[in-house]
Amino acid sequence: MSVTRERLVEVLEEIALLLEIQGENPFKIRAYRQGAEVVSGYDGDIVALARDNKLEGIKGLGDALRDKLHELATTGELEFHKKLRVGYPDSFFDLFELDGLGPKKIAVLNRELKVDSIITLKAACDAGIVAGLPGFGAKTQAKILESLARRVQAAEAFRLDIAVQAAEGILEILRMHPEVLRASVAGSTRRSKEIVRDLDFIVATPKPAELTAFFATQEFAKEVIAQGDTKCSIRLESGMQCDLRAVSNDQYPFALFYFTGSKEHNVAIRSRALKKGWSLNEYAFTGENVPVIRDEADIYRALGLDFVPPELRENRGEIEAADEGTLPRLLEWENLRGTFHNHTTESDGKASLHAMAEGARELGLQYLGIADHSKSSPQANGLSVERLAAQVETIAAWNREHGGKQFRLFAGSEVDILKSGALDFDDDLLATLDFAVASVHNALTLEEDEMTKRIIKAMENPYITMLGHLTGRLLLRRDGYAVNHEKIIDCAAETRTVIELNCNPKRFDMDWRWWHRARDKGVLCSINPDAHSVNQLQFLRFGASVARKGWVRREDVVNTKTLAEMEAWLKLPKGKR
DNA sequence: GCCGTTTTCGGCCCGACTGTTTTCAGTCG
Repeated sequence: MSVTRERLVEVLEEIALLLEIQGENPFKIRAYRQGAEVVSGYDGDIVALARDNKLEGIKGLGDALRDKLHELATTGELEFHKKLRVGYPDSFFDLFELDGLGPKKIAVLNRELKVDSIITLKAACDAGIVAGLPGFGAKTQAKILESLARRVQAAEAFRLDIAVQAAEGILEILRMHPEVLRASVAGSTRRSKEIVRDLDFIVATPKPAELTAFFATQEFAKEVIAQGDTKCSIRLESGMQCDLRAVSNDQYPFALFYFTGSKEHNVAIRSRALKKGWSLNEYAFTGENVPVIRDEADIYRALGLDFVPPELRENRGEIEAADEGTLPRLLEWENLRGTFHNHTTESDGKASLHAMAEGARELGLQYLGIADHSKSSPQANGLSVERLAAQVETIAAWNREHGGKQFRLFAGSEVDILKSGALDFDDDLLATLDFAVASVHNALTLEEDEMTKRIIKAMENPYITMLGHLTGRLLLRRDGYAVNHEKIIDCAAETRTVIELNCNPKRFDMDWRWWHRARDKGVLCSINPDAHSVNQLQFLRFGASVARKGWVRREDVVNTKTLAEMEAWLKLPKGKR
């Protein structure tokens, strides 16, 4: 049984926590934590590299971490970690997820009261003995109890679409306040992360205390967590925490930059400022001859950098590129001219073919690809050979009646990739379609190697235009199936098979972390909403943001082609695309 | 423990808020 990337990350993070408990040098702790980040975000087969002792040159992994990762990847264990863990059960690590509890307090609880799990902590609080500990009091104990209760009822992570929806409503309210000059959402929502933990708002105002008070008393603020003169934290009905920072108009660009993050991006930018002799915090540059700053772009300019779009701020090479002037011109959502992979009532969609077509046209698209499920997905009312043939006719008739140079429907199918890698329809039928999306919907538990071969076999078919939701993940609900991304990307490049960026916010699949690599290999992307209703066509907007996060440019995305270009492109043999 | 176009040693981000304190430690972002 080989070690997974997740396990490597978990071990490094546990080491960081255990060292923290022991009061180790905070920078050593940070090194382990950053090592975990690097392993988690590395776009390549980090497990194989660790196994083969080829981690040399990866920033953030020094001699010590390289050796430890090698030991872990080859033996499945790490002596250093095992020794640290003696006396701490798995349940101990749950304690770190509680609000208001950090390593210092957990260390005290563990040392004084033998607390080593949520259950023993709850018992200690109920018995009232936590309040008597040094550094603890009645309020701390009550807060721990609240936090324990909340952990039970509310998930603390939210999908991007939920976050954006909440943020837009609140932003509108903030902008209507007469003392607000500028306002923006910051944080991971602004960076279009697929999962968001809280919302951050920045407002520029001459009266910050008035704004934090205003924020705390809004109807959406179901609970006020903290309120001061410049900062206010509240919780929404949904359980989502929202932080407001109220700053002066001069401070605004710095606050917006700082709270947009990511933390790693900020640290790197800050050290760049230090090299210029300036210190950078959330309010200003300080030092000799500091430049005048009016907006975020001025901050980057002052440091000799091109403006870095928020989506790219993950410290994955964007600062180097901004320095060299080689940041890509990213896709804009307005560049999308049409889309593929959409369902109708013929399979499991909620809207008719006609309604979907009109919805797409109203959205300003020039074409819409219909791809209902195939016959091996009876749970989704998959189409039989006959029903698909009939649908192709219906689409042709629709185009004759309603289509033209401005808009048309493309006939396709979301063809199941069967367990063997064979497709659910034979080539003769697929050849009658304008396009075909191949997706896995069953036998999700195959070993990685077998799953990869299965998908590759489907991609080798000349009639498969694109690969649907590569991992089948459902964010916050189900992990994706095991599949080797490198091999799939290489195969897509060779066979000229497009890979879908499924922009249904439940999926965002293939993950943004892989697109830069795919793009560099010449793989084309199709941004598809997997829409099951007319409204869901609007997922395209999220698709564009997440594609940007993956460094994707207009020319990397097939559905930026105009209708005429797309018609010509689809007629080309796959190998010539 | 990591890193280096000021470095192989000496740095490594720091401010706001809360609660327990009486001047500050812990947590969070």
